[in-house]
Amino acid sequence: MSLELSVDRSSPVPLYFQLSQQLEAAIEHGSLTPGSLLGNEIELAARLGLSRPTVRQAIQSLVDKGLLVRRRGVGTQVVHSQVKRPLELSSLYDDLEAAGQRPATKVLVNTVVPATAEVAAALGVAEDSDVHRVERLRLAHGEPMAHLCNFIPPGLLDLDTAQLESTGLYRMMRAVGITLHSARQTIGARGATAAEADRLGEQEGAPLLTMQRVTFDDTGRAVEYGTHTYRPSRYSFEFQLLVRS
Amino acid sequence: MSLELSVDRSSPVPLYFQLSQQLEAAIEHGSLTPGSLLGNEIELAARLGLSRPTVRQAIQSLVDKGLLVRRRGVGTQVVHSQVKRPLELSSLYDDLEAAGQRPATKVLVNTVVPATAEVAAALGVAEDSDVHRVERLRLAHGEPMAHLCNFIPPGLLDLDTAQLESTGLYRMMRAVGITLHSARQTIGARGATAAEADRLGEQEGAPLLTMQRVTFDDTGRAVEYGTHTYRPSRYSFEFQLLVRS
DNA sequence: TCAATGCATATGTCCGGACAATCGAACTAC
DNA sequence: GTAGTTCGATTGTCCGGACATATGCATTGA
Repeated sequence: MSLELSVDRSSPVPLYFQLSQQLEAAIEHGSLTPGSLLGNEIELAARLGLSRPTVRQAIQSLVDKGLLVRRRGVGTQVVHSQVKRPLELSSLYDDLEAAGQRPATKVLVNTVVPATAEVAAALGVAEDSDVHRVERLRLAHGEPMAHLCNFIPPGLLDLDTAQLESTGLYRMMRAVGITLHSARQTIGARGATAAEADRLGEQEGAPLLTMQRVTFDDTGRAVEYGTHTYRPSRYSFEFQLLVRS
Repeated sequence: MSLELSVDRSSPVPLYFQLSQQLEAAIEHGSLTPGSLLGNEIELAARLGLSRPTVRQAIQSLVDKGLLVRRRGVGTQVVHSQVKRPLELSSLYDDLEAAGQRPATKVLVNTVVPATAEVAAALGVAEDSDVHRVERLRLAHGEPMAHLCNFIPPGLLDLDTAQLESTGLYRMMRAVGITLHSARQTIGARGATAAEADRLGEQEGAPLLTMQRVTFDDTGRAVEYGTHTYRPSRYSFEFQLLVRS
């Protein structure tokens, strides 16, 4: 029952992180069954040769992830819900790939245009200033799934069409050192226009799922504004929320 | 420029929380302008008569909220993006009320039914066992906005119809000591059936925004399963995401 | 002129301890 | 038997210090 935990003090990986990873793995693997107590922090710290703050930091990170619940006077329990993964700033490309769908991308437009008022406001640039405009069709199993229209401020990225077709936009950003920080999203629905229906292989007026997103990097700079439409029969937004306590 | 910070050691409110609230207020209020450095932790601790871990805990909580960014060797900066509020486990009722829309609720169904396979799986109860079924129509300005169909395990809540019409389901749960913890959501879209169109004042086949949600309390117990449909012309999901680092 | 080095600065990690607040259960008194 | 009380267990908060590590800038060298 006492699962084997150990830390490597010679590793550059922080001790609290080593511990939290092992605990997370144990929960994932089932060694730590839902509802079971984790044992008190003091004793756990002693067993591992760590200080209590370090152990607390490890446990806290899992509490923040929603895997554990602490209760004063009781102990720390493994939450027994089917927590998959909390909502992250997800990329459609990564989502599809994780689902084993082998996503393909077709670049429809890759050009530079003057920013409309809407785009300028979203990206925080001057109206009519140059921005990149990229329009892509995302396919899975050869079927169109989504139409992605993105605007990117100039100078951030080398928007190579070949690269856009072989990977996702977020990956390209991360590859050039942009660290994504937050995004503001709006999800809605509406009927397809004739042009949209044609692109996605639906009929005019068919329900479409729409998503608009402005993404910011860690300096607070807007790095992307996107207007996406999804075929609801092929895609829906699925995620786990945690209550902020 | 040196904003006035102070802590009350006689207060039962934790010191780190007092500090984080004051910092958050200063950011909100504009005393701490976006991009500005926060000053080093050591000096801040000395100025307030606190220890560095306490100050760090306060700062960390704001970093987790996405208001601050720490950079080793540089300092802690106020993020200058229009962070409104990170995605929370939101209640439609609260959302509408916050938007000043004076929500109204009409209870269509409030009964006990045997759980279908779908409901039983979502709530983790036995198939055909009794569950509450509540169907409501949510209106704003007298116009229907959404149709809410919820299933609740028995014994959790006194589902008084009058109370359901005057407040939201989540508030009723919190009022009886249920602490919401997480939820699994799916957002999609589809065309309205004839019955749905009639209820919401739309036409058959009109695009509808759909949301399904299972909500868990802090013991991991499912406390609610809901299938909602929204009129996309009246409502869309809008939220802020943070990247988990 | 430009690149490499060194240094000050700030956060990141970790320690060991102290006391308070809360929960649950056993115990006691009525 | 039931209600109230006490007590042990456990997490919550806070302290003061130590060293590691990444960053930016000034200095130095080719």
